[in-house]
Amino acid sequence: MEQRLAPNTKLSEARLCETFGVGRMRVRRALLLLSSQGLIELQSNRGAYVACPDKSEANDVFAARMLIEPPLVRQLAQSSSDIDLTVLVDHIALEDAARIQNERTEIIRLSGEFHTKLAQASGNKFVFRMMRELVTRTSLIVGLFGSSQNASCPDDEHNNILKAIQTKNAELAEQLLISHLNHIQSGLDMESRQEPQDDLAAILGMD
Amino acid sequence: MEQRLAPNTKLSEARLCETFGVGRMRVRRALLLLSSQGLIELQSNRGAYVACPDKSEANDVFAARMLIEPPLVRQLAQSSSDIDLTVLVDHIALEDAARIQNERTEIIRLSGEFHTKLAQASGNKFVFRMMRELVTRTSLIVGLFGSSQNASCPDDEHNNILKAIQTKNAELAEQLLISHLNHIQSGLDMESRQEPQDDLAAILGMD
DNA sequence: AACTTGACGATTGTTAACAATCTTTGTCAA
DNA sequence: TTGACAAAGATTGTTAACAATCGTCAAGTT
Repeated sequence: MEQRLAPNTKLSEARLCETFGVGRMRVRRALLLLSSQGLIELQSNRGAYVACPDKSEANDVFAARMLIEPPLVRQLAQSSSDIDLTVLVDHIALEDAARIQNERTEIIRLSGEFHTKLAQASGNKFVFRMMRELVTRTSLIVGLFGSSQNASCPDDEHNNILKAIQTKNAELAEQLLISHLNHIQSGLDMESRQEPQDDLAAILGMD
Repeated sequence: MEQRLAPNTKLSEARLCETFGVGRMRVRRALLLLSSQGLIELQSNRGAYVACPDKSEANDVFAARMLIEPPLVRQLAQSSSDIDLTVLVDHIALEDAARIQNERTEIIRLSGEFHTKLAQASGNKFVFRMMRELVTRTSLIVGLFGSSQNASCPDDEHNNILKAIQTKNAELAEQLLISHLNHIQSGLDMESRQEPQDDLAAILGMD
């Protein structure tokens, strides 16, 4: 979610065990769950590797988001009276703060999380879960194909979307979100690729 | 998926091990995956139970499907030229055959599978996965709240939807699907509840 | 008679040793 | 020098024994 583990990075069980101070069972359970979400790939007798989406999968993710997110935002704007949007307001404040302090991983994480919280605001558990999966997957893709500059969402677009929802302008909110997704996707360079990295350094920075 | 296991049915590890002739590891992996999809509930130190959705969750599932499936079908109808619909044609033939022979569990399974294959026809892996989860969840709900008669989708509606897609009538296809979902939902009796059952008989019928 | 407490049984959670598989390295020959 | 083959090492997959937790039943007390 923070793009600290590059695609194709190997996640060896022993390494994870000692890194997190945990038995193999816990690690294997975690790996199984991650693989069920498509975030890692479990190769038989070969180990776990961070998923490496190709061009086609990247397109599928954005196509799926284009299918779900616009109707979601539209619906959110139409029924925003009985919905608590303070979470989103606070979240944008966090995004701004992280941008000012230039905390790269934090900015990336929060950028994705905005869309997740958008889904959460719908109050629908399943919509929330689906969006969370798509957003984490998007993080992987942006980390792979994104130019280093625009690894996050453009600055004010989140805020504009939220304002459109608050003023119940459903049509505008939907349009803003569509172009927002287009901006993210068009900022990708589908030819560039990143090479696998050693996991030790990245993970050890965690604790 | 076939509504043979009633909600709240306990799935004991030992029972599953001997039933399927498999070690505990396999069983626990399966249970973990099922719980990650929300099909069963893993209670700590207490075991696994078939999920028992309440009224609110049932509404959420249908709301989520209402959000995704109509745009999906619309899109499918608009771009059906380069899409292979023979799978769906064949599938409806299977449904009819099962209906004629009055194979209850088969009818239920195929009814749900139609919607899954609809998503699969989009060629989008993520849309497919999401719909599959929603459909299996719907099976649980119909098994819980559905009257025994309309446990499956109404007879010709699937066929009508497919025809609308084939003739590229996007608007009609979307409308047909919306009312189809409404028919399923309105056929539910939100007050009725089914009691947990013993799992032995149901599972042993499998092999 | 009803409630609390304790022990027993059953079930799940964990650990560690073992087996199987793959990768790497080294040796030998062409 | 390069290729193939074989053995050793490392890593994952599985099994089985052990530990911990929970529910139940019985006994005792209020």
